[in-house]
Amino acid sequence: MADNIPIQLKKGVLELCVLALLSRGDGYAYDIASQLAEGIEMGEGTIYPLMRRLQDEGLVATYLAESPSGPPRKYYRLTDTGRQSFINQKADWAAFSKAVGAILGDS
Amino acid sequence: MADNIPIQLKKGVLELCVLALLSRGDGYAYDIASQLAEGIEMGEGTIYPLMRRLQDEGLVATYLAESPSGPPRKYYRLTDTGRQSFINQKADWAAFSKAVGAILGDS
DNA sequence: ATAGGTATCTTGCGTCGCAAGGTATCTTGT
DNA sequence: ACAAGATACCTTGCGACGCAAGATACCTAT
Repeated sequence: MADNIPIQLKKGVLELCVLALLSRGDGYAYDIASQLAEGIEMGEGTIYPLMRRLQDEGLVATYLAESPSGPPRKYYRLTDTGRQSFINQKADWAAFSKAVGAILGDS
Repeated sequence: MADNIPIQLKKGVLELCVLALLSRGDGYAYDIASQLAEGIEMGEGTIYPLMRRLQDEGLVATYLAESPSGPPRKYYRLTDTGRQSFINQKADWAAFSKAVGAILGDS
């Protein structure tokens, strides 16, 4: 089964989505939030603590870059640890999603 | 889209699962928790506040019944409101799950 | 100058899941 | 008869998280 990780899952879906976006290329918080907001409701006040947490956990590294229009952006890049965590969390999501589907039944 | 409900979703997966089980027949908290624990990690201390909340929201009604072995059980039954809420939440889950799947991409 | 979009971050709030502990009932082993 | 353990209920304290709202700052356009 999925060991003891599912606890993280419920609160980790957003984290998973962020990792997914970063796995396709570096990004900055404001843009990530905008992209996610299209598919999932997510407040702007949510992304910054999240990114901070990812950084503290060593899943992402940051670098600053100028913006063509606006203040400088803080870009986030997946670390190797982050990439591995993404793979794990993706598997966890699949298992969790499947389990919920099973509980909901066919119908 | 899924309106403004997705906020509830992230914290509402357990609620959804409980409603799903009750939609297939009345049940009591201890048993519900046991069933859910098989597919999803869930502590016993979680189910009782949840059931209380469902009752306060009018989604379930309760009645007592003796147990063949142990103390009397408090059974929960879905109300019409509860059944409707179940349908809505199920749709929300489907949308949410699909959105996450889309973000994760094919791979 | 002023307004508005871009971009960052912080604070305060409410909710939730969880571990741990408490109580009561019934059955089973000794 | 008595202790142990399963069944079944519930409460408390804790920590984490998402969110709304606000503060700050930069740049562009009017």
